[in-house]
Amino acid sequence: MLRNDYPGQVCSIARSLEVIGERWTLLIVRDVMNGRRRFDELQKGLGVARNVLSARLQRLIEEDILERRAYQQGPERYEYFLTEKGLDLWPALVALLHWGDRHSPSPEGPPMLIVHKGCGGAVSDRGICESCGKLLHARDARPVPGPGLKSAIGNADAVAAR
Amino acid sequence: MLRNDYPGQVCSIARSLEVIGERWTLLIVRDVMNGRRRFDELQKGLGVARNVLSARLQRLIEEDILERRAYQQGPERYEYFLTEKGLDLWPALVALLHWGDRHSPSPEGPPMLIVHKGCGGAVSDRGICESCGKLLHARDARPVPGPGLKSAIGNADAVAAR
DNA sequence: CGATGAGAGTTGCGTCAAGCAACCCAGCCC
DNA sequence: GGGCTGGGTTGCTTGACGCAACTCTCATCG
Repeated sequence: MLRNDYPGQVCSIARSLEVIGERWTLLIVRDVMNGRRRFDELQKGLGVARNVLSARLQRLIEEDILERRAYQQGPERYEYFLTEKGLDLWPALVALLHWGDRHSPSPEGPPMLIVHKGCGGAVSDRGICESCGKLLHARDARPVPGPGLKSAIGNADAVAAR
Repeated sequence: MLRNDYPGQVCSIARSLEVIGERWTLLIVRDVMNGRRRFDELQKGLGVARNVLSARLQRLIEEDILERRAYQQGPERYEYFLTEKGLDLWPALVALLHWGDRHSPSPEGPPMLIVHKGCGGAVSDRGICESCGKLLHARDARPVPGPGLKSAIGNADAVAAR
């Protein structure tokens, strides 16, 4: 996306997309949610241009979706973390993940699954545990590599399963 | 967004965003879901350039998210409808709507609310009716103008409440 | 009969963001 | 002192987006 104002739109969807609708932004959020925290790690994993990644991270910090913290002095090195606002994007990401899985399935099955940390059950498109029925939030779940990822092993750019 | 391939990404979120992550695309889907079906109606409502709208609609039809049907002969005139695949984007849109309402609230309150057609209850961020507890789908709900829209009345571009 | 208008686009041009590669800087490692 | 690592910044090129004008078909008005 280019300029991300949608003039004349009085709608929370439009306002949300102003922030997170830019190319790469939601993928950055997804990666940080999955435990990628450092610039180079994000850059290599996504294949995004470094200047674009830099711009997106700054925007996400301004919008209070990410936080930057130094993890060492000496040469200062930083890690990025999601704020509560960022973590709250989890239901939207889960919905998109399930939509992709349902309507453009990869032959091998979904490349990534989300499971409930508590009981290990699969998480539905609404972020509900299919095993125990609880309504989950970002911290209650974790991603696990699915059957579709196996076909990508050997592909160096594939998401490093973590 | 520009080119919407995310090379080397083996992830359903990335694949979803290849299709619906382009600028305007999700807003077009939202508008069609809310009953806007015609080219000019969409163009005026969104303020998007006509060539861009044309390109997006074609892409959405190729991807089987929208369907185009002639509603009159003579000069052929068309309407756009969501397919099942398109309707299945509803949970993601609801999640984004709620995220926007929670984290960048407009002072007047949310401009749009979603209610359960069956019982009139408010719909949660997970697409669940807060009144009767049912898990809803696109066809079970409808948008109603919220308190935040009143401040925009007189603004000709405001979403025509329908 | 000519003019006007609606609906649904297409064409052409200029601009500005994305992509790419190269560069920078500070510290540590050998 | 040459290279490596982490975290960026700079500069150039390309191509998507925004805007305005144009097209085409039929309907309606005076």
